[in-house]
Amino acid sequence: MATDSDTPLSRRERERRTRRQAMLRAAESVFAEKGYPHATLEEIAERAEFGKGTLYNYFEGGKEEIFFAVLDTIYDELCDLIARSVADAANGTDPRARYHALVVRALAFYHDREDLFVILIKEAYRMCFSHDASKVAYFQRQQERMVNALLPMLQQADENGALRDLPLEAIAHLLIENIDGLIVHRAIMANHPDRPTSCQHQSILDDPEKAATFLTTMLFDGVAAPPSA
Amino acid sequence: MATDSDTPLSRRERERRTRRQAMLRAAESVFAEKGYPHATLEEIAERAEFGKGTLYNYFEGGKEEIFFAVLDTIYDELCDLIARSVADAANGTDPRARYHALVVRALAFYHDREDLFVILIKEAYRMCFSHDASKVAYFQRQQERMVNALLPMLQQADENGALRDLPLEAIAHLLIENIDGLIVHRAIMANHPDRPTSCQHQSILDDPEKAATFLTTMLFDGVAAPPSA
DNA sequence: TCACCGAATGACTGACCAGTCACCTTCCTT
DNA sequence: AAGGAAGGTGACTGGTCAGTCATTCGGTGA
Repeated sequence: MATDSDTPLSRRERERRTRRQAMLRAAESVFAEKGYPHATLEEIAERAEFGKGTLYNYFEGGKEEIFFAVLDTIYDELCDLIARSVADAANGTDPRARYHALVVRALAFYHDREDLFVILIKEAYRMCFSHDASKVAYFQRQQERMVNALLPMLQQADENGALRDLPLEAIAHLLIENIDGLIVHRAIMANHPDRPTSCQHQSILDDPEKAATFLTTMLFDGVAAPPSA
Repeated sequence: MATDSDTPLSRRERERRTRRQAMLRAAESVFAEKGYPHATLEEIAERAEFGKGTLYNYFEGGKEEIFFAVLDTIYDELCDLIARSVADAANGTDPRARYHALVVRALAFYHDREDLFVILIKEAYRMCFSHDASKVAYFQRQQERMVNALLPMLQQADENGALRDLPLEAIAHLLIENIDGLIVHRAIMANHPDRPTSCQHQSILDDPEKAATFLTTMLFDGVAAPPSA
């Protein structure tokens, strides 16, 4: 990570990384389309414009190593997204504004790079119920990273007395999970716009701003009617 | 459905149904353990104590038809669970109490029949991003059934002015999704109890009553601190 | 008792694919 | 320019598994 620019890389090494990146991008699109089990190395190689054997020069561990390398980039981007939204001074210290910004960015990210999210949603839940302990541990570690990226904001809010007295990790999990949930919900509805749905519901799904406001209100203030109104 | 007891079934027919049920039960356990892609008909047949060919006498569509038949039973049970919790007079008309009861029942159901939930979680999300429109539609239909099972309670609460003015379908989705989320969260933590976690957080996860109370508070009253306290 | 038929069976087929490796190409060094 | 190293390649292998079908089994009615 930190060694990226320590020493100027040789052309060899630069080319090697470029090729590796190309392979990862190809893998990304194939995994997203087919899901892990139906993705074939043949197709990944073809899209990356390499022979299948070449993949093994870059990823000794074969299909699985490629897959986890793709997952790593996804989680890196997500953690970065969370950290940036939370740290953005424009949102002040109001946890609602910060969460709202996070949701909007997450939806934009989904819009730009649908592939990545789809891989996560298709594979992550499967992995966390896998019987292979190392896979479960990987997933757990990545979840923890995301929660930790969100925690500073919650801690600050908590110190300001803005939060109910509940475990912060649990709140962080809930806030993150619900973003996934929202994206899934939007995706399902987008695929089949012909179902009967109230206009209000539809507009919440269509407009990222409204969706973010909806989720922020739901989670921070609850679905119960406010006492005064 | 309604014809189950219209005419007394012949012994032939009764036996046929019993065998079909046995096959579905076997399939359930194999799908839960291996996930759809790694489950083999060989193993399903073996656990059901039939030959592989026999499966095709009961499910012409092969593996996929068996899988959807299993999914059907899962969704039937879940809808039933929701409807029963919501209708239970013991919970009065307070939506919090009703939702709390639903969460407790869902956790108990998960405890009893972990297999079924695991199949759902492993496969349903994958399906809803599948490129096969009929699969997406199936998933959407089942989600809709669950939402509809929950809606009466929300409508009643809404008429009593107990709910914020938000689309009821969206609220229903949120309430249901968060039960899944809670179960996943518990499952992850249960697998690896050696991670650093606050005691408070741990006890929420371990005790179904506390977990249900936590989720009910979070979703109905929000994570923000109440104004007076 | 026998002939019949619906049901059960599992060896077999064809398709698929991860991973290997012997060969080829490209480019650097001397 | 020759020699060699580094890297690329895709035909091939071994294994897996869904789905088929010719055969066998067992219960039933004559």
